[in-house]
Amino acid sequence: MNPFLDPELSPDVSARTDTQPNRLEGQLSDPLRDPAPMFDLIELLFFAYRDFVGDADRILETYRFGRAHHRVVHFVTRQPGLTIAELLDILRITKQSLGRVLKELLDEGFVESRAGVNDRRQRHLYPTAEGRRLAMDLAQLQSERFAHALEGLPCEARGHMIQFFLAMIDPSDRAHVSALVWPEGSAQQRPAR
Amino acid sequence: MNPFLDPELSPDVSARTDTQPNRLEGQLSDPLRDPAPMFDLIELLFFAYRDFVGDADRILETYRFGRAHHRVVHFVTRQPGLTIAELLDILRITKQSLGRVLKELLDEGFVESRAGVNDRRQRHLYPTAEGRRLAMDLAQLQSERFAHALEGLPCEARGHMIQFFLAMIDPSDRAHVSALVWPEGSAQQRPAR
DNA sequence: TGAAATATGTCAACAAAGCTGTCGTAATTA
DNA sequence: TAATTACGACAGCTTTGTTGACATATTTCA
Repeated sequence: MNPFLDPELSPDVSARTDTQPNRLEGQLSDPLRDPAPMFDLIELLFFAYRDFVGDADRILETYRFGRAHHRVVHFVTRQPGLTIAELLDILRITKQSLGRVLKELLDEGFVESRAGVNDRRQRHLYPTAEGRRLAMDLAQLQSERFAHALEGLPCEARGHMIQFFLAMIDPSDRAHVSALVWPEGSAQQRPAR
Repeated sequence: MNPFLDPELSPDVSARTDTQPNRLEGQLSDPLRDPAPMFDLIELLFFAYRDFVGDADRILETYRFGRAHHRVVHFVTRQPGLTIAELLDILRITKQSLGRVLKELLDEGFVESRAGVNDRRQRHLYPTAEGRRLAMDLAQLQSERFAHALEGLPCEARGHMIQFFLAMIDPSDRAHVSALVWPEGSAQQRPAR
């Protein structure tokens, strides 16, 4: 129990100098084939993403909504008329999980559901005026954070970000995500190539 | 109930053409002071982060650990000897939440806790060999995703990413995060300026 | 036309990981 | 000596994910 009784592990109790996690000594590793992890990017992405979603969280709280509600109202606003199945495909959650938050958004008048005309089993989802306003407010807030972050960077950096994030996404999903982010006829700048 | 009975909301049921969420008509907005939200970055960051953590999730599953365990073993590996209070400050969760996952990591031999020598109330946390190996494996995996994503970009892009993520973090936390990411004496390249 | 497949909705139970509130104990500080 | 601090633990609650089972309406196919 007493950790002092175990001589096996690093004895430098006071050592906050041992702060760069050296590769396990005695464990050979070729630094060319197995380069040092990018701790900087890993940690910065963690903290950046936390503050990025934190922006939205504060507003959502006033509606008694959570992040799950945000995602739904966001994608419904971005793609008005999308079906339950399409939304499930985007969010990659079960219909039971979606059903819970969607019910609340429907009940509180942020989203509307209509039976399809072609296939009347389907439900097409639309934002209400209030739902669209909420989604846009949240997107605006998050965009401001992006804008501030881009300010100090050269103008080509934004394109680099887009390319970088796209390349971070699993290759099998890239086409799906691209189609969602840059819908047909969108005037938005797609990444070059 | 029947959505067709409500004539108030947009009637274009079949309209998947209405895919760019126009600003609410009749609601004036100055596009200079209130520019269009950066949907592209918002959504790409969402999907990129999902796949980024998804890498780790698959490995963690085999240990029956979750993301919370990952964070703890990561920061303990990065900063061996950090105290409970310091870890709580990094993670911004309650000690009860931390206590749960930390207990499991201690019980299963991924982290070690030792009373401080200066202040014996404190507990200093250290990774065991196994804990360090897990943390490094996970960091390696996530770094590979970063490396692939950076491949197609000019070499200055990596510095841009670092600057960008740092600027995304709340200003009040930037110093804390910087100190954590680039500890004293770290040879890592800090962002210029 | 009748059977099978599909799109959605719903109930119940469970898990991970947050949270609040409370209390106890040891160690330090004033 | 008294107050404060650092940590540990118990109890109960919330959000958001999960499985599994089953119902209902609609469409498709043989």
